[in-house]
Amino acid sequence: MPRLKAPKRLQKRAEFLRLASIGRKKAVSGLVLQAARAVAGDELRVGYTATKKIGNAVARNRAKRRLREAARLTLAGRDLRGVELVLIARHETGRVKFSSLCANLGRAVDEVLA
RNA sequence: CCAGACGGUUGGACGGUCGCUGGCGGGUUCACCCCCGCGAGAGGAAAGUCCGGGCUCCACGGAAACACGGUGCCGGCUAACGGCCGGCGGGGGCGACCCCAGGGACAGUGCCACAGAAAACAAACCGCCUCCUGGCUUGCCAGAGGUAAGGGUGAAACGGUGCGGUAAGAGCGCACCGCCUCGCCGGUAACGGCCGAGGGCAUGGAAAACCCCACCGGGAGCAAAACCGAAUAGGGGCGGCCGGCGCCAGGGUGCAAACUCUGGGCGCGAAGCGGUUUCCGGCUCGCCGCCCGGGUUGGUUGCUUGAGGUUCGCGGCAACGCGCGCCCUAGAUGAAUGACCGUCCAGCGCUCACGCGCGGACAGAACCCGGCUUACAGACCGUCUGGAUAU
RNA sequence: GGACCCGUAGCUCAGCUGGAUAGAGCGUUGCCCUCCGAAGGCAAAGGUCGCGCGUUCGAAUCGCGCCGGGUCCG
Repeated sequence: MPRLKAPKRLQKRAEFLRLASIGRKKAVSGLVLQAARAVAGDELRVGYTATKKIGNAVARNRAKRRLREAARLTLAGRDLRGVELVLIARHETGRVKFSSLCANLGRAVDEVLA
């Protein structure tokens, strides 16, 4: 397995709100993707969100971990400098097969940034 | 072997690849960043936030009373508790064992629907009775009384059974049982015993109605709090009241004495101080009212070694305590503890079987402890009870 | 992390304090009225009082423990 570092994180509430208002949006099975150009910097930065609708704390944490791992394995091979992404967990995020989660993420990223 | 009771342990195992968080060491660097290596990284409930503490701030420390809230058989354990242990009393079970907010109802107030005569000071509806009076149809009516055995109502009706007794009855008397008071004995106590004495019996329920008694309790909470950075910054304005007394300091007028100004300092006084009041001590400070305006993005500390865990020994029925030795066991902050693969172990389904497929219970630390409560697929161990079988 | 509030008919709420009938409005259904409908009138159905345990003769109401929903605090 190739060595892939995890991408930088979005951590400020204001950054999440900016992506929610101006970002391009795509919903696939397992996640919802929001994307926009960063205001500054040329690094790829990714944020993860799981609301209380997903379930209890165990289910929310599990969904965010799978999204993070899928992003690490899927996004490394693409040219995504200066892009900010937000991945929102859905009900099925913790249950779908990990390979299809990765495939759906890659499809959504290609479609949104096309 | 079957059924059951109680207590405890555990909460999938091993390996590989790639990641995340923080620690240590090394490389590089002015310092970060970055790279390499090493070892660490969720729970018995981390949960609910129902109690008790530590810690921090409110500068609140002590005493009393009141108010409010909580606890409530007895003894012990504990830092403390509404927790735990051991007893007592009551209830359930054949039993092992389980359950109980379990102080006080002659301190007081209120309540007990409907039914019933009557629901708590007692009283008498249907009845029963006639030593009394009157009437007559000679066994009934009326009056006057006696009575509470029987009927009926109710969740509950002012001791129970039997004998005597009586007009009928009644603890009216007696025996047994129950109850109350006093004394004695056992026990630290709750309580128990029984003997002894006395009382013929007055004392219904409910305090998870108010209440009384005893004991306990200041409030807020790590989003506490401190520091760094940023910001003019923690202030500014107006009005009213007092601007009191003494001393000191500074300024003004004056040759001087003296007068005057300054919320400048000290003491007295006055005011304020966490539910209220009073007292003691202490602390703060011109008092009161109105108005204006600003800010907390961030970083560090708090932050993990503590009423800590554990082997052995001793004391104790136990909870627990003491002593010696050993161990260090998460510190994140849009918040790490993961993803995938392989082998095995439980489990479920199909199958005669081999085997195949599915697939890990409840659930995620957030300052830290002690408890309680709630959720939980299962697996294992120990003690005991009832029954069956065999010897 | 902390502080608090509310669960009663399909919906919105009374009743709880102080225990003994579970009610009101809207809605639903049926009938009347009308040529038909609306409005109106009459009637009916519909509630494990969020769940469990307890106190009591008796619990929507009182006590305790849970479950669900919601609000506030930088």
